[in-house]
Amino acid sequence: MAEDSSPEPGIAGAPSLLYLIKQVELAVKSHLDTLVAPYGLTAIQLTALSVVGRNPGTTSARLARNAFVTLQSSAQTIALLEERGWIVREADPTSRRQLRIFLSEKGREVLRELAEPIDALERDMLQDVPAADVATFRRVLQDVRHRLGGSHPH
Amino acid sequence: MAEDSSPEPGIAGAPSLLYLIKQVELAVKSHLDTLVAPYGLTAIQLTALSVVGRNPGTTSARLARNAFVTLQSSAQTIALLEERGWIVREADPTSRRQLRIFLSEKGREVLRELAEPIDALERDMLQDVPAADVATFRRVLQDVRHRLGGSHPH
DNA sequence: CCGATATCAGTTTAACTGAGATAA
DNA sequence: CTTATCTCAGTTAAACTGATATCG
Repeated sequence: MAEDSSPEPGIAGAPSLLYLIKQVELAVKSHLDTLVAPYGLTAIQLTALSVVGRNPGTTSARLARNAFVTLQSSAQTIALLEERGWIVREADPTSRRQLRIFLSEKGREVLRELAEPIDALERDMLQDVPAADVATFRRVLQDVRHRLGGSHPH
Repeated sequence: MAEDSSPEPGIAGAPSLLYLIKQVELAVKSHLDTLVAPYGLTAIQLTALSVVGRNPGTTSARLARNAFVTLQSSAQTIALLEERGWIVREADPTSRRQLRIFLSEKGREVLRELAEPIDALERDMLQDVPAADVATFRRVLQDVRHRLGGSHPH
């Protein structure tokens, strides 16, 4: 049962997986924020940038659904990234309703520079974890994401 | 390599585990927020409440380290929970410097009421995942938390 | 004097709701 | 007419920095 394994004496371990997931995400966010702070980015903004990098021409409505947030919240984050020159938007000629999002040269460059340190963080956190367990870990994460992926804020 | 398995057509899958972790945490947060909104709580506040529930008499400085945030940020969240009657604080007679944090009756009650729905969410998200894989998943999460647990904001 | 805790004040990010314009 | 996208305006939660007081 083991309410074990805390980084802080006096804070007992989590009984639930939900809590453990949150803890790991907090730790990852903390490390990522340290990595990207010199560039004037937050961990959330970095994540948005890398999603745009893998999905050039996406829209803020799509990003909103991807991140389980409202259209307005997503639009604001995107507007900030555009204002600071990390991304560019252009109207889709065939659908003037939508604004397609792309990385700017500055955005591509920061992703190139951060690729290695981010990989290193991922390697560090999985040091000593057998490859088979890493594979299982990844598979369960994907399963869970799909299973929880059905509901979104309006 | 499979940039696969997105909940949204056009948003390709994540190459990195860091991103997958973030995605799952976003999905969990979204579901938790829906569960706790009727009580006037956020997912973050619920997490803080349950940590206090498992660690009666903890302090906000300790909670800050546990959540990888600054003392001030933690103190503000705790102050809000106290203001709204979810927790109580009392000075430790042997160390007047520290304020010990406990659940209020209202706080205990909300945790009792939410225990079942939260369990159900966890069961739902792991439906169809073999028990052995769930065990591996938990173990890797704990390993990662320990490995990343060393650095905190000041 | 030093280190840890807590607090006060101010700022920023990033979420939310609600209302409205426009295009497919 | 309906629905999806985008925007504007206002609010809140929750993070941050910096300065300060105090206890041990």
